[in-house]
Amino acid sequence: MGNVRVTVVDIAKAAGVSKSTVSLVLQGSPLVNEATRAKVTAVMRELGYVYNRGAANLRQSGANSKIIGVVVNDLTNGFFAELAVGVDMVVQSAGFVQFLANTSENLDRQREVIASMREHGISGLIVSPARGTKASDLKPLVAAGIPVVVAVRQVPGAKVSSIVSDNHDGLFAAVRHLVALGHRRIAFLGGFRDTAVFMERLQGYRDAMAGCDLTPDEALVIDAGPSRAGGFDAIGRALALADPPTAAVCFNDAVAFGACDGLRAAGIEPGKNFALIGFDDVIEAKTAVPALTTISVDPQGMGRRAAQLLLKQISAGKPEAEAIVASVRLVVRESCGAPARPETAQAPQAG
Amino acid sequence: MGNVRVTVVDIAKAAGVSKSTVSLVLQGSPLVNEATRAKVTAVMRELGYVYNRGAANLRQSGANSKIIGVVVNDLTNGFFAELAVGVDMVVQSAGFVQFLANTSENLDRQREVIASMREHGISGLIVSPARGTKASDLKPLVAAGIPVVVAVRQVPGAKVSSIVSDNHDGLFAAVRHLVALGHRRIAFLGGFRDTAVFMERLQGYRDAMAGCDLTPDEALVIDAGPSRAGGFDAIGRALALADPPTAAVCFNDAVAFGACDGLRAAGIEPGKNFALIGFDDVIEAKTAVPALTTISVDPQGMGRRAAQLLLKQISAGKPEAEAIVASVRLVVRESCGAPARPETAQAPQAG
DNA sequence: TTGTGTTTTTGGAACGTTCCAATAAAGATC
DNA sequence: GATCTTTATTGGAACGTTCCAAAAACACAA
Repeated sequence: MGNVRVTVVDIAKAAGVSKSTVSLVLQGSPLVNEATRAKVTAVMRELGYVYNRGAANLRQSGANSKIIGVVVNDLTNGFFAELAVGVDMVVQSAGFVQFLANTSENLDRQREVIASMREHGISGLIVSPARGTKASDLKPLVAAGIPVVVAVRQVPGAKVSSIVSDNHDGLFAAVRHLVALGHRRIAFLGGFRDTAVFMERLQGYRDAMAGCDLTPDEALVIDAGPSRAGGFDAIGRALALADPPTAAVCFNDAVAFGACDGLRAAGIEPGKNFALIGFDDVIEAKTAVPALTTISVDPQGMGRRAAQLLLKQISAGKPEAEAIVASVRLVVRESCGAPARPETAQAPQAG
Repeated sequence: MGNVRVTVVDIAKAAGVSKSTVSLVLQGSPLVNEATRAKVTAVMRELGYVYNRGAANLRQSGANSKIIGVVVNDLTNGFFAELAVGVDMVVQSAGFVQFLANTSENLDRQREVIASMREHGISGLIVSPARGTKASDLKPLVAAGIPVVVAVRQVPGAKVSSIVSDNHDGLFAAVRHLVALGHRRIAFLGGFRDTAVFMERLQGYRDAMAGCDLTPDEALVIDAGPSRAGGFDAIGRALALADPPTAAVCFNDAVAFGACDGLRAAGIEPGKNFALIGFDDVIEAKTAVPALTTISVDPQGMGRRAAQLLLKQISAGKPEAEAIVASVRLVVRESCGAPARPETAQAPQAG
């Protein structure tokens, strides 16, 4: 019943005006008389009219579908969920609607969802790319004039805007903190060497070590999966060294948790006999035992900024690429063995 | 540049056929000759054709937009993120694309996003409704013949399909477990009384108590916000009773964590001097100290089932409402003070 | 050859909107 | 009263696809 769609001409007929006038009302044009506008809107409400954006889109250049595509590589990871929420906030309040897809770090899936989004005529795309994403994956988008913002991870060679956290700075700060606590043998654990994020963090580690006049020892750089299992593995290898470290900075919090497990398995108590610092400040970092000292990035704020950046590009029309580096901060908790101090206040918005 | 869109007639011209033939190829019709199909697809690839679903949609009845709307009330909550991922899995592999929005428990926002989704012509909607959602909010959808599945929370009076976890059963199992451990004074903490979920869980609590010949004491039912703060508050009130409980089942894990805080503040060690059971099995439950005994529901599985249910309704055409109750299971960890036993194996898919 | 059946292909006419150029109505100015 | 502005309104032509009825092309038997 009532399955028949009510269109703009139905409204026009019922209100005694032309469809053009109704269209004008729809887009809030100042050309239409107030009385007419009132009548038309009344009729629209009465008949239960719903706007057909697809049809509108067809006629218009197609660029303004009011849809923003958001692609994340792992939605079950709280970090990316927060990111998506941040994007959603600003995107919604700008009258857009978010099209969110999860790729589970799968390149084929990512290609599919991006293609699907194109078919639906997104006005812009924010993507936290799956590992191994190439510039060529984003090429068609930019060729079609669709603004793209990559977040969290860079895509080398892609001529698109980006927002990433300050990986170098984060590791730098972590290492200096450990040095200040008296550590000399500091390892860098976890992460894949073939990623840009890894290399940036590694560089931060190296620069900090060098800046503190510590002899760099490449044996202390132990790559492994950026996961709990990887952390467990990495710390095991670190402890097996002839001259083992007394502290470690980890690629991310998951690695740090795995390292905790590994330390305990070796009879070492993290935060007491060994100092550990993570990266990300995931939600569990605060409540874990010991509470994890880590580099905090504000994922929701990052999402908001990514969205703002994208909207700016959409309205500007010209896709001038811009690169943002979101600042991070060290949150000192227990795992680094520092004397307990009150936790620093809630993060101001990054940047 | 190349900013000009390549359409089906461009393909037709280049391939030396009519646009109708190209359309046939597009929808994989068996009517078209293999040689022709090959030629057309080749040309499509060559010219970089992208399908315009909006246009297609316009001509078709509009019901098959291949978009599924997903609305959750709190995406930052791991439970709902997992739910969305579950939905995404089956929705994607069925060739649909997911439109995900977050309402942050805000009814106005929820109205907005649902309206926006309608404008885009979704084929179906899965919604984990914000608190206070009325049947009238979903009425227009079902009137328009759009299949709707509500998940996690019921919407009283709405004639739509639903999938919720077995709240009664979960609480029932939790209480019986505590009784088996020797507890007699068992409280029920947290949650808002005006929600259906609360009432179902409460009924499970009551039935279990009654089934164990324990005198029901309404003073032990302490409602409070379904949050950490609410849990802290509730346990405080519980301990202040003349005859305080020795154990508690909580409305959800957040309440349970708050109760832990409250117990410690009162010098009582949860899991040792007081038994606590949560509900949800959020990700932190496993790693908290003490590890939280809780009722586990498989949110991802729930999302998958919700999606399957919706897709069934979409293809069936007739929106015959169906109600699914997903089974839950008790996961015994440390907070209930039980003797440590190996954790039960990974959850089989609910139901 | 014609007839009959099967397989392929094809022009329009929709779908619901926006845009454009043009018109109508109403005031303002001479 | 005629002309010019300003303000509101309007019909048709798009947009890129699918659907329909019908035509063309082909195959084979009579």
